[in-house]
Amino acid sequence: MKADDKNMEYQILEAAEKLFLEQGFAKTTTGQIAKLAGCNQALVHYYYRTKDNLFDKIFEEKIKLVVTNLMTVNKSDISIEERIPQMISMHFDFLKQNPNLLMFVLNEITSNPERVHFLVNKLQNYPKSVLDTLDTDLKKEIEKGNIRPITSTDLLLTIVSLNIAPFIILPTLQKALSLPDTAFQDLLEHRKQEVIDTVLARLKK
Amino acid sequence: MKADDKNMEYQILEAAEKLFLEQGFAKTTTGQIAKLAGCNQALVHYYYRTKDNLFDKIFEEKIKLVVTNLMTVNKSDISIEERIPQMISMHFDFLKQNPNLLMFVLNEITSNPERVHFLVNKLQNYPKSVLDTLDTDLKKEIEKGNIRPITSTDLLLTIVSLNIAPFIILPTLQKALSLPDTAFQDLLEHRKQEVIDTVLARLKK
DNA sequence: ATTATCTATAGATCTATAGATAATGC
DNA sequence: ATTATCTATAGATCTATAGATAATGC
Repeated sequence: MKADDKNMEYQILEAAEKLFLEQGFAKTTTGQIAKLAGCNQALVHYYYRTKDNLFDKIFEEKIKLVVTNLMTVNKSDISIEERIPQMISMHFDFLKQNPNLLMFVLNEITSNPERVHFLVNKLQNYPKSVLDTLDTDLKKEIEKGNIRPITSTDLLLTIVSLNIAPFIILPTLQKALSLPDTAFQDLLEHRKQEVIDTVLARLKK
Repeated sequence: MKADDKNMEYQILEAAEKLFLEQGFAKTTTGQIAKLAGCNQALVHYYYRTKDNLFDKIFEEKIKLVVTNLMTVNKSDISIEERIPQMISMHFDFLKQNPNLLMFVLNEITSNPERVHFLVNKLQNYPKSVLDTLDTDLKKEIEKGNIRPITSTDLLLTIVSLNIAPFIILPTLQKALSLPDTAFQDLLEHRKQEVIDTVLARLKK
């Protein structure tokens, strides 16, 4: 056996996370999870009772991860002009380091909207204050005449739009065009700069 | 019985389309399809033999719809400056008129990458020539010094990014914040203009 | 003793087909 | 006769539990 099978309960959690992220809830069976974790299918239920239970644990953690990243990005006390490229860059890199995460969360939310309710709570603790900070700072700059008017909602939506789309579209294209991995990485880095450029251009007077 | 039950074969196709788009392939059962179509579960198999068969028919049609829209948008012979707002607007409206379509296609492709191969064929017939048109026209304008340099790939990716993201993100937010439908429609119209604005700003010298 | 792991299986679906019956077209 | 529709069911999964056995901690 491997060296890392110290804690089977944890192995199961990890296996489930991997499979859920790759295949989604519906397509993943407790049998697959057990196999990947290296134990019997019954053990999955021994530790987590139901498949839903196991899923919820993972899903909640991932949602927190996404929200936290989206928010901490914005707490810096540097000027808006410098802060925005930083926000974009951090958010972009986060998506890059967590490939399947985006589609996973989107899928499960759209196909299971009841989860949204529990999501609202998570979403309303962190963000309000941080969003207000961005909003205030933005209004100040607009009033000073340093940037072209835009609402904080539109700005955020533009940033998130430009950042997430490559990770949704490009994997498909990569497979379709059978790009090598390195070319794909280069493409992503280039794209990050283009996103920063586009957002800054929108703010320029 | 309703007046529209003339052709059960077609009713089944329609029911399947609705359910697949709403729930995806995995979560839709032939039983649900039959119920919605108003017939027995066996009849679904009588006409389409397998669930996969039925799905493929619908999926292929939808992919064609998406690709066709993306392309026809660009064949006009008006100047780039006027063409781009038109492209954005047409693409945006298309997404608006086909709500679940986007997530459906993305989901099924990511969770079933084998389908990508068959997709490549569809994607390579139409687009090459139309993409080249955009590319040439863009280069001309850049050389004339009318717009800030950008590749056609980046431009298209920016447009598609900004356009699709609202339809991916906003439905979740709408539910989360329980916005009324009219407010949601207004938000979308506002957003379309903001997308046009952002893309044009990126092209301005 | 208690906790971890396994084997076996009941019960719930779900797809797909076989075979019976009803409807339609010549 | 042929085509459309239904009833019934075999076979394949898959979840979750019950009950047996092995491992661990005092």
